[in-house]
Amino acid sequence: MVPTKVKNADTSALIERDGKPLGKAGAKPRPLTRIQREKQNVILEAALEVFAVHGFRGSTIDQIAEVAGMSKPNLLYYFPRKEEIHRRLISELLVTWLAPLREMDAKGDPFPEIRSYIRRKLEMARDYPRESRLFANEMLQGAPHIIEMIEIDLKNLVDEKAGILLGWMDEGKLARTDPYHLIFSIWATTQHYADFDVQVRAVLGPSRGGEGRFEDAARYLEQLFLYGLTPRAKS
Amino acid sequence: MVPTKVKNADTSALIERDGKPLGKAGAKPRPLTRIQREKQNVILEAALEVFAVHGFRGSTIDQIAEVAGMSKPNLLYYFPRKEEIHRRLISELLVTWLAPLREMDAKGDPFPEIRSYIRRKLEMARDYPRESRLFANEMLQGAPHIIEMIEIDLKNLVDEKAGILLGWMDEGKLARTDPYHLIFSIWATTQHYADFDVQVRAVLGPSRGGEGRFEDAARYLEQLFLYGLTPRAKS
DNA sequence: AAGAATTTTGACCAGTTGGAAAAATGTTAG
DNA sequence: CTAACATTTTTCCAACTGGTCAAAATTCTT
Repeated sequence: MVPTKVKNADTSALIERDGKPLGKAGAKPRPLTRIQREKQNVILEAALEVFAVHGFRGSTIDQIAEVAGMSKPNLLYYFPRKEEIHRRLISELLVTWLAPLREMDAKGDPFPEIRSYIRRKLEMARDYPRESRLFANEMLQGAPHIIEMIEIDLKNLVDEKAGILLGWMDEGKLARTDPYHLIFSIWATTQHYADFDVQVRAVLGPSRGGEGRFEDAARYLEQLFLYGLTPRAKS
Repeated sequence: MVPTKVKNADTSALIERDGKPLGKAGAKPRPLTRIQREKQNVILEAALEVFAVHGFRGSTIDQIAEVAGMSKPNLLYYFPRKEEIHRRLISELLVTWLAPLREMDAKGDPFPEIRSYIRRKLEMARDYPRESRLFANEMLQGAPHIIEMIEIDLKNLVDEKAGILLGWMDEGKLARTDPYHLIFSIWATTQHYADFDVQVRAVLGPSRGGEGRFEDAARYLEQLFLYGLTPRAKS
């Protein structure tokens, strides 16, 4: 039978050409079939698993295909190149990743806001460790795939939130300090529990390294950010 | 000319067999030549550069050889397998990496001790970012090569230092809190400046992302760990 | 300067990797 | 049911990978 060169699938190639999204200009994008949607998700899920551990270069299509439970050529039918899978994961990631910070609200009071920001970030480290590691891997490599997004979207967001923090400081509701490094320290301390999970578990040992470690971390961080380590009079 | 099967070089194979060090039992280990010492260092340096960015699997011998300025077979003459290079880097790393924590002294006072521990860690992030990233890469992958060292040596060290911190808390010189998570938070906040350097620079922008960022970080962290973010009366 | 040892090179190899092509099999709208 | 399309499998390939080997070049040692 004549090959009938696939016309659907490879949706990423339809939605974006040359790496740039093209609105609805492309020839009738024809909606995704049920199977396409399902399989793409299976693949992205598997790829997240693999990329998070081995990074882009260290991961192979075969590995991803195996985790996804399909053959390599079959996988390549949905995502014609390895980079495409990675790109998709990374761009979806950034949106999710910044969501907690977006929620920080100037109209609230600093401590409840900061406190719940830390909680949310810690929950993400607990519930989405693979995403955290994927992000960390990308950073370690110098963020080759998302450097512009970091320099523009992320920077703008942080600038905005730093402004809010400064406002609170001006009102005397928050200690005067560097708002950027403040945000960094929240990122660092929370993501640590996802990225360095092995180390955390190993050091805490079997007795304290179980599920409770996130609650312990939340309690500790809350105190750290509120009062630091200076001893206070007993209440 | 008859090949005269290399007798020297491949020192790692002489010093350790089957991955385990064997004292001086091996047949006369014959001291390293000048060239051997030099080239091995060049290779380790190059490998650090490459492994730190791409992880073990994502790095190739060719890449390392190129950075080291030699041919692949030549490199393999000094380190007969890729794993050998990595092993050497990782085991040297752990010693260096734990040194700052080792210095924390029970006989000192908590704040000077913690303060200078933070300083030292921050200096390491600044001066040895590749080591930090190599370590981070290893952690992200679940520490396959150093898990026992983490579970034993690192755990013991942290247990000991957590004991010191608890002692200070008992004396009322330090806020009562979780000493393990306290140590984690110092690791996280300081290593962040090496591992997420791209992000830090991008967010701070050209004006504040220069060399001064480590000084700013040091000042911020000092305040965070001392007082937290609660505003204090002006002095 | 000669001989022995060490270091470097170039050619090569088997296994892996990302990916192409085509054929075979499913699915579904009319 | 069947044509048109969607999906999957099989086969294949060129480039890359970690690593070998013998010869050539260089560096000691005496």
